[in-house]
Amino acid sequence: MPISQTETSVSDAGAMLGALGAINVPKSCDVLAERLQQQILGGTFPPGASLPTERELVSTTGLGRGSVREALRILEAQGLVRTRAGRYGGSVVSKPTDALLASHISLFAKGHSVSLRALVEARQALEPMVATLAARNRTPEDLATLKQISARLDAAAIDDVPLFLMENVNWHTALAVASHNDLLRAFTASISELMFEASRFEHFASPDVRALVTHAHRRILQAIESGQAELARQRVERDLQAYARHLEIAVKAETAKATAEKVPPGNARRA
Amino acid sequence: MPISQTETSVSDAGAMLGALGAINVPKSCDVLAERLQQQILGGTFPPGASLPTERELVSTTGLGRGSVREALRILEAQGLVRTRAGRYGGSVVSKPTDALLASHISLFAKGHSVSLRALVEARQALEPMVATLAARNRTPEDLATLKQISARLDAAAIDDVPLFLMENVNWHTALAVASHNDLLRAFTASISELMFEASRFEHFASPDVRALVTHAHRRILQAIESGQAELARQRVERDLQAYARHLEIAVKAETAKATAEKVPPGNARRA
DNA sequence: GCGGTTTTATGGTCATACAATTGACACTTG
DNA sequence: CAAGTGTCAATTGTATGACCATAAAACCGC
Repeated sequence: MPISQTETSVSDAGAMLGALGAINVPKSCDVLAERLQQQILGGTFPPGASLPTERELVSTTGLGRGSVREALRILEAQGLVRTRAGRYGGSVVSKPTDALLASHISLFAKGHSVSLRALVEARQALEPMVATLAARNRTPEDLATLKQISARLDAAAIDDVPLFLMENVNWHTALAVASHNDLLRAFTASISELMFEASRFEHFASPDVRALVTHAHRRILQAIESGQAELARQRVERDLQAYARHLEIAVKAETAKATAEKVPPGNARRA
Repeated sequence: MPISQTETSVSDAGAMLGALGAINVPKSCDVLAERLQQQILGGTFPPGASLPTERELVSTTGLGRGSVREALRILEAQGLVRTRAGRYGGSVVSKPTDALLASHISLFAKGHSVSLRALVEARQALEPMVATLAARNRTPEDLATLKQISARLDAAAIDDVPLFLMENVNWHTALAVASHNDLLRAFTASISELMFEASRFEHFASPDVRALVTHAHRRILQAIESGQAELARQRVERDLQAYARHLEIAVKAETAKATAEKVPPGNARRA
């Protein structure tokens, strides 16, 4: 650094700090939200406990009430607290629900335009394991619930397509519950929900598909009832493969119809 | 409306509704957040577009600025917008990131005290499918990335355990990227992260486990490079089963050590 | 006791003011 | 002219204060 002070001093300062990247100035509400989150996860505020009141947080943190409230909205969106008005109200710590996680997964999937194909693949990954675990870990209550839903599903399969689709979601969710793996349960339920939404508008659910589904469910349920984990897994796998094939055909038909509708009738260019 | 307008209209309204359950009074910020969410998902505000400014939202909705800001914090927590201060700042629509979804999954898992066992089960469900898809869908770039990480992993396996564990997460994430299924990618990356955190404090990573991991990864990578989906799946399955066994042993040893430490030394009651 | 009324602690909402941030653009300066 | 610098204006960030709405406790008349 011989000559030209300014240059060297500037470069020295740069060298001193090292490669410094974009420095992030967090918002006060984010800081508070994160601190509260850590305290909740760290056990300072166990589930069911009440956080300090908004005004207490204002006085203890030195922030304004607006910032405190924004922090609480963040925690609420994360499912860590539920807030109630009125005397003895406030923000009570809670565990994130399946529904909340499902909504975030749904937002992610919609935001990334996740294809129906990708959903099917995810389901093919998850459900065989779910069935295996369900065969192993199911309780009598799980089994009773599944049988109940199966009955409703069979009844709806005859003529009530919307109900059939809904009960189908319930069936898969109940199976996931029976697996007694919280994470797989939440994932599976989310994906079932997403597939339900995706196949609502299309009308994949022809009578033969409905028959196929009810039959497959019966056989899977048998395997789970008798605790045959490997058999349950295989049956789920085969069922999903069959379903995937049907879906592929239906999608192909649907897109063909859609393109046909775009062409004026009687002017089929690519018939 | 002959006599006493208010009374009759109120009672009529009550009778009209019949058996009404717990009526939910939504907060204004929730309403606004949901409306904006629907508009975003509906395409009114595509990713990259700017939402109206806070004060515009104030004037169009009739709400106060605090409520508008709380709504924006909710959308931010959902990953649907990013907000920047300053002129030409504002809230721009964005897609939820993998990291955000991972953080929500993490909160769910921690909130529900999901066991390491459940994590392993989820991984056993997801990764075989991930490997299958990676073998099918990988690009040359995916492959290059995987090889790069593999090299770093091998190097770190010799002596740098923390780095080894980190590169291991990177490897699994890169594999998930190569599957080209956004949902499976996000799920898998989240679970890898969670397992990393869980096994940070324990020191599951004895030299023989590290050797086992690097060897398994090499074989999996071979199968994926040559596009042998079924082989890749099988190798991942076997690898995970071996890993699960090692983990079980390590956990057993760890808990044994922990209980031993609780007992005064030389007073082994259950030796 | 019991039913209604009041009290009170709490969140919900709004209005205003000012501070901090940031990008565009004009302005210096070598 | 090029490179840096200052200024400005629009926008978010934050604080304060006030008041409303709500819900549970506390009270009171019977």
